[in-house]
Amino acid sequence: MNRLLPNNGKFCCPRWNKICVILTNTMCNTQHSLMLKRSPVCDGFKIQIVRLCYPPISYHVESRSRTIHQTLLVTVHSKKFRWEEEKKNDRTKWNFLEHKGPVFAPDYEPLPQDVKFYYNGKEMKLKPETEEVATFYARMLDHDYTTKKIFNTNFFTDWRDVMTESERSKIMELSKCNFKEMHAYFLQKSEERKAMSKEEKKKIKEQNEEIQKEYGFCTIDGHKEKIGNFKIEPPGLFRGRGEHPKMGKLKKRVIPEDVLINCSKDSVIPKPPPGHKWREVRHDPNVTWLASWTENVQGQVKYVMLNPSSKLKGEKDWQKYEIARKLAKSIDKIRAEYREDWKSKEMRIRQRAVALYFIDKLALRAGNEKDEDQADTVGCCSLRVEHISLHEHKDGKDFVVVFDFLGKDSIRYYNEVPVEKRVFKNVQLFMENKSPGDDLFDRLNTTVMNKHLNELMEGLTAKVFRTYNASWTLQQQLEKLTNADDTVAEKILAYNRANRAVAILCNHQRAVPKTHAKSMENLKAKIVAKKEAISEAEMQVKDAKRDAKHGSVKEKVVYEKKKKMLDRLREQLARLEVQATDREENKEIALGTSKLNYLDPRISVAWCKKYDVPIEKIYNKTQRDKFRWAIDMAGPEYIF
DNA sequence: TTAACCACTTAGCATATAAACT
DNA sequence: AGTTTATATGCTAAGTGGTTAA
Repeated sequence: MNRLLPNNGKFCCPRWNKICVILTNTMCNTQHSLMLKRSPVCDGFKIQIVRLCYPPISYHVESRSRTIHQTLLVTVHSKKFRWEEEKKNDRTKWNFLEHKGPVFAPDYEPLPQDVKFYYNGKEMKLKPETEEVATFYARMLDHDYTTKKIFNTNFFTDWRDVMTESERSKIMELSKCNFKEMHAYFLQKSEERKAMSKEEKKKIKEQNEEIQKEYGFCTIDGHKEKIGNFKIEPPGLFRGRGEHPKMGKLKKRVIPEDVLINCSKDSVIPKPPPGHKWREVRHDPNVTWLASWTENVQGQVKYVMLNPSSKLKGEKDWQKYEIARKLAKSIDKIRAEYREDWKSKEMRIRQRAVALYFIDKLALRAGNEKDEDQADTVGCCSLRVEHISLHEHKDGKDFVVVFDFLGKDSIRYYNEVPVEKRVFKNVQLFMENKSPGDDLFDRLNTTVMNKHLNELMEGLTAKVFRTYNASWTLQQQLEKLTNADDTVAEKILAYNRANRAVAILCNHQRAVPKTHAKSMENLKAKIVAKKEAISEAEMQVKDAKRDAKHGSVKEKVVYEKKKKMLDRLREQLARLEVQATDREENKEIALGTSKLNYLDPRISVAWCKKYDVPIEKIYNKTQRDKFRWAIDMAGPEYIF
């Protein structure tokens, strides 16, 4: 027992139901000899060795002794896991945190002499700071942004701010500025980058890996873990989404004097770049960020945080899905309750109940209030009268509410929803005597809603409904669409369809890919070619059949062969056609967001196991890293 | 009681890389 | 082998929801 040395004597849990132990090679160093050991115990728990991780999967623990260590994954046989006991009522996120600080954007490299800027047709040399900001604009010359008035005005105002007195006195109008040479220069640069030889590309890749190795990891409670965004955002022009009033404003260069560092007191404090100082070094174990700075455009704090594969993030993700599962258990009660509230005498309660119905039925976002200086978008609680219209009858359906508004990221939400009569009448009532710009739910906001939800169930907030609905839908669809005797390819198609149903529910859209039309054309051409091949093959089969009828054995074999060929062609055609419809249906739907943020991975993993689909077909490497907690633990019992 | 602040999750787009095709 | 197309990854904006300060 005491010969197992978990993390130099200390207990450590890299994944919350797995325990990492270190075994010295003085005991054994092969899996075989491990298997010969009696069932080991670790800190009072009976443990079983699941598999040898050699090299370790995603972390390693350093040791001061000279003995070689192996890292093992083990499962605890006790029902109560150690980490649960440790976590109770504890706000601390870590006990030890050490890292190298963030990586700053490279310094500005002035343009070559022959790349010129012209104002009003005349060449003009800009001082480096002015030139740098000009290049930000020049890079975007063929982007839609530069056709927008707000973008141009904001850019020009901020640009003039960085100019010297004399530059400012000359450059008075953006329309007289000619950035074309700069633009062409950057295009050429990117072409050059693309045309680089293999060796050059490899060299650059290696350099990046060096940086990643040095700055991309931290040590948190004995484990080396990946950092999500260790590079500080470079300066540029702010690209807000939708009609953002601040689009085009200059996002300034961040320097160490802007940056807060968060780490352990007893860790090696990261060194600021030569000649600089950090704004502050603090040691706050109640937060998970490693560094932060305040961005100048919106005044928001930006953070350097851990990668989703980290224990800290994984645990949080797991908790999220656990709450969604809890909601699944009490959803009937909650639904009954809000239906009852539709009849309430209090307007406040009715509004709350109708809004909750929308959140539940349509998976709408909560809808916090927003400031004036942001794009005008809404969620459920912030819906305005102008965003919905009521139809007693529409397209053969009764009591239809039509939603038409811009949601997060200014993505349009349009949905014609038949609702229950009582809901319809309530909405009618909420709209009475209001102007289009008035709030639909004037007695409601997200705080009120979430307070109520928390009373219904501990940990319940509006966003949990989205998670619950998404995961629940995935499971329903998977059950409906999967056949056990389908091929793996067909099963994956079923999975993607289920995924798509969720993406539609959550309104996860994307711009139609630029190459969509062309790739569609190519696919159609392939289908036509395949059809021609089929008719050709049909003819041949016919001939062969005739020959085979009275022919020799050899001719019969030929006939069989031709028949098989035809079948194969038909299969290929079917596959192409499926691919075509799939691509067409998918062109403006983004599957990634729901897969990454809304679908309980344990459902997917259980489905893979049940239908014998390799996990790699569903999740790529990044996703497998993120969902490792689920891949390790999931079994059929994790169906929702 | 409200607004500001803070920390963290969720989001789509751009670009890099890998895979498929010719 | 080079080119095109698909997928993965990086980036950072924009949400949610809790806490704190006025």
